[in-house]
Amino acid sequence: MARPERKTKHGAMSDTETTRYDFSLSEPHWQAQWEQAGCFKAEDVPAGDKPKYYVLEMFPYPSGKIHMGHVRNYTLGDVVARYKRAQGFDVLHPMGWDAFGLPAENAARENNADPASWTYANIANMRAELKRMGFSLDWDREIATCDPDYYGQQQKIFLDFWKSGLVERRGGYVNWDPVDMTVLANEQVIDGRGWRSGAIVEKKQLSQWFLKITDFAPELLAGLKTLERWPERVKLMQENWIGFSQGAEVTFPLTAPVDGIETVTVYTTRPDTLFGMSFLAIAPEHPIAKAVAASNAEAAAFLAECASQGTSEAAIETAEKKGFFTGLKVKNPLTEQDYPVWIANFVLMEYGTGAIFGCPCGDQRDYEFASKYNLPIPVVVSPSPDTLPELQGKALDGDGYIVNSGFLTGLTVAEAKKQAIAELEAMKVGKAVTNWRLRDWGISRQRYWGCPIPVIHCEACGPQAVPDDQLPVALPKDVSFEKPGNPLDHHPTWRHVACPKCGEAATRETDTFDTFIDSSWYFARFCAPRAATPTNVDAVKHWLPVDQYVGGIEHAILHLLYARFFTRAMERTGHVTVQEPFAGLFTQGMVTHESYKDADGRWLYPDEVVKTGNGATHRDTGLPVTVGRVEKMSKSKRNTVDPGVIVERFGADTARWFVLSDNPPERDVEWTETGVQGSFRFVQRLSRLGALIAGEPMVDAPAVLEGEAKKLLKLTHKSIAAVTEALDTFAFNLAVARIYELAGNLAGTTPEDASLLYARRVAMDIIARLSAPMMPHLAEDIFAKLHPGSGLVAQQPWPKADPALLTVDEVTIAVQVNGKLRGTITVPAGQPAEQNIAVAAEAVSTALAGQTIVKQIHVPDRIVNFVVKPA
RNA sequence: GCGGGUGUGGCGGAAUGGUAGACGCACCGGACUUAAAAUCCGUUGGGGCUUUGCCCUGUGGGGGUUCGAGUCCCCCCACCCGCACCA
Repeated sequence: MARPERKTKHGAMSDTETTRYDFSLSEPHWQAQWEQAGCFKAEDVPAGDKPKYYVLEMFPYPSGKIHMGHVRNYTLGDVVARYKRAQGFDVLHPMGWDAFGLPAENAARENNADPASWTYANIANMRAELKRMGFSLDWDREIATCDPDYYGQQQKIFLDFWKSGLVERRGGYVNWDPVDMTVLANEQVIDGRGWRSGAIVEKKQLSQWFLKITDFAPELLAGLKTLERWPERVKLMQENWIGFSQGAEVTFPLTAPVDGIETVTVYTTRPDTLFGMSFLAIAPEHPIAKAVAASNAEAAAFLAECASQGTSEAAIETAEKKGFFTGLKVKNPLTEQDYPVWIANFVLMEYGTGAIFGCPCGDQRDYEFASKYNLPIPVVVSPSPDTLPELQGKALDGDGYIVNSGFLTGLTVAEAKKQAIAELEAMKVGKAVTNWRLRDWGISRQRYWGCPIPVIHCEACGPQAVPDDQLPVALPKDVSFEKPGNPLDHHPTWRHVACPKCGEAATRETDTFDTFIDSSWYFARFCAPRAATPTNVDAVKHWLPVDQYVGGIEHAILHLLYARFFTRAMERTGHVTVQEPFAGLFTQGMVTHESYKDADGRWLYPDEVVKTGNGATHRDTGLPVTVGRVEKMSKSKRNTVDPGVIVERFGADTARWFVLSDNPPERDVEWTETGVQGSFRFVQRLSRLGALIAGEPMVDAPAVLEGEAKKLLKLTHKSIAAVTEALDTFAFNLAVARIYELAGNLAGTTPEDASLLYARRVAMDIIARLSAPMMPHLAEDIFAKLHPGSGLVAQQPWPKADPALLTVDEVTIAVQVNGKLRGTITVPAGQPAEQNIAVAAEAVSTALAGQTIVKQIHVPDRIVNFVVKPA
C-alpha cells in the first residue's frame, strides 16, 4: 500500500495522490485540537448537573508494546465514551497500568535489569502508542500500580480490612521448586515440573495472608441478580464458581482410632445415597492421611506422588484417578456396616471437609474409582420407584428414585435427601450444612515486584500493622536477582525494623500482594487519582459504579469476582459507597491470527512469511512455510501483528475501523492484512466523498422532497436509528455495515438539483457524526470541511432520527406454499390480510394449481403461507 | 475432569420463529490507463433444467416441535475460554 506522500516517478504528485487523505498529518492535528479544547477531561467532583457516565476498559499490563487485543479493547471502550459524550453525558474515561507482576522479574533475571526501569520504560512506550490511536482518554488521571503513591494507598486499605476482621493468617499450599528453591506460579509448572529447573514440583505449606472473601459468598451470589447489564454467561460462571450447595455433614466412626483420631466427617450433597456407600475417601492432605503415612512407607510414597501433582484444580481433576487403601475402616451409621478408607488423589482438601463417602451408583467419579479398585457398586438409584436398573458402565447421577435403601426406599431423590438428613440429625451423627465452593483468597506472593504487605513480625508481639505515618512501605531499589527466591528476603537492611508496639528488633513481612489486589480497586482510585486517602468519598459517590466496563472474557471469574468482593469490603470500611463496581460489563473476544512454522518447526512472524498461490514461503530464504491454525495471538507462537506498524502504514482510524468492522466484538477476531486494506480504502473513499460534497453549493432545505432526494434522506434517518441502536447494543459491526450502506448509496447519487444538493449534504454530515466515535480523526476532517469554523465533531450532539422519515410505504412480502418460498409480492405497508392473500394467490397461481388450500397464514407485512394438499 | 461459550458461502459475518447469506473482504468480468496502481460499474452458496425464468439442495452431525426452524427442544461432534500463584 502506497504511502500518501510517495511521489510518482516524475517527481510530481499524481491527481489521485494529491486528493488522498493524509492521516499522518490529520491524526496528530486533531489529537492536538482535542487536547487543546480539553474535550476529554473530567472533574473529580463535577459542579454541573450533567448526567455522569464512567467508561472503563481493563487496564493493560505494561509488557512493552500494545498488542491487537489492546487496540480492540480500547477502541470498543472509546466508541462508547465518544458516543456517550455526544449523547450529553459527562464522561469519565481514564487509563492506567497494571504494572506489578512476574514478567518484570523474569526480565530482570534474564537481562539483569531492574524491574522498575523495565516497567516504566514499557509504560512510556505504550503510552505513546495509545496516544497515537486517538483514544478519548483523560490522561491527567493516569496511574500505575507500581507507583508508591498508588500502592501506599492500597496498603492503607489492607490495614483497614485487617482492623475490620477481613484478613486472616494461616497455612496455604504453594508449588515449590526444590532445585530453584522458589515458589512457582501454576503457569510456571509444566507437566508437574518447574519451568526452569525441570525439577518435580512439590506441594508445600507456607504461612499466608488470606482475605475472607468467603464471608461475602452469600452476597456475592445474591448481587449477581442486580447486574442487569452483565452477560448471562459471566454471571452463570460466577454463580458456579461461588458454588452454593446444600448438603450434609456425616460423621463416621473409625473402627480403630489412628493417632488419636476417632472419626471422619465427610461433606456430601447426596445423603440420600448413603445406603449405596462403597468406600470413604480422604484428601492426601487430610490429617488421617498424614497419620497413616507416618507409620507406613507405602502410604508416604503415595502422598509424595500426590504432592507432585501440582496445586491447580485442572491438574488434579485431569490426572488419572488413583487411590491408596489405608487399612482403616469406618462404620456407616445408617447401614451399620464397615467400609474401607482410601486416600484418593481427586479429593480436594480445600472443599467441604476434605473427605467424601463414595457412592459409585450415584456419582460418575466414584463409579470409575470403584471399578478401578474392584470395590462394590450397590444399586440405590433408579429411574422408576419399583425397578432395579442395570448400570451400564455409568453412574445414575440424575433425578430418580431411591431403592434398596431401608427407610429411604421408594422416595424421590429430593425427598430422600430430607429424610436422610432428618434421621442423621436425630441420631446425632450428621447435620444439614450449606457449603460454598468459593475459597478464601490467598494474597501472599513470595516475589519482589509487587506491593509490600505492610506488616512487621515481632517475636514478642506477633504480626503488627505498619503505622500510618510509615506508609507507604516502599520497595527497596537496590536489590539483586542473582540468588533464587525473593530478593526482599536477602536484602541486607530493608527487612530489619523496630516493632511498632514494643520497639524491639523485628522484621518486615517480605511477601508482596497478589497483583489481583492492584486491579481490584483501581476503578475507585481513578475517580480521584491524586487524593491523599485511598479514595475521595465525594468523587466515588459521584462516579461509581463504572457504567460500562470492557475487557476480555478470560477475566470472567477471577478479576471480576475479586473486584466485586473488594468493592463490598471497601464499602464496609468506608472507602466507597457502592456494593457493585461495574453496572455494565462487556466481554470481548480475542484477536487471532494464522500461525506459521518453517521446516525446522520454528514459529515465524507474519512479516517473515510471503503468501504464494498454493502456500507460503519464507521472505528471506524462500523455503516453504507451513501455515498453521488460526489461534490467539501470542508471543510464543509469534503470530502477532504489531499495531504500531499498522498505525504507521494505515493510520489509527483504519486500525480502529477494521477491529470494529470485521466481526461482533464478543467473538474472536482474525486479523487479516486484506481486511485492513479494505478499511483503508473506505477511509480514503469517505474522505474523497466528504471533500466532493463540501465543495458543492450550499442550498436551503426545500419545502418538499421527492424521488432520489427523499429516498436518500429517508435512508439517512433510517441509518441514524440503526447506528444508534447498534451502538447501544455493542453491535459495532452492524453500525459499520449501516455506515457503509449509507455511504455507498450517497456516492450513487448525483447532485442534479437543489433537493439532491441538500440531501447529499445532510447525508454526508450525518455520516461524519455517526462515524465519529469509530473514526474520530476522519470525522473531524469531514466535519470541518462541511462546517468551517463550527468547532469539533467531538463536541457535537448525537443526531436524532426524524420519526416522520422512518415510515415505510411499501413492503415486499414473501409468499410461501407449504412453507416453501414460491414468490414475492410488493404491496402497500399495512394492507389487510384479505387483500394480501388475494394478491399472493395470484402471484403463485402455478404452484397452487391442482391443490386444495387447507389453511392460509398471514403475518402482516411479512409473509403469506398457503398450506395445501393435492385436490 | 469440571464450569462457560462458539459452529452459517472461498473468508469475517447478517437475519423480533417468517424471502438464509445484509455489509465488508476475496475472486471473476467490464470501464478508465501506453502500462501498472488507484478509482468506478457488474457477477458470485452448491447442483440442475425445457434459461425473460424455473426446480432441487443448503446454516457442524442426527432426531423432534411447528403452517414455517440458522433461531425452540433432545442427543452427538469439533473448537475456544476459565479452573483460584499468568495478567
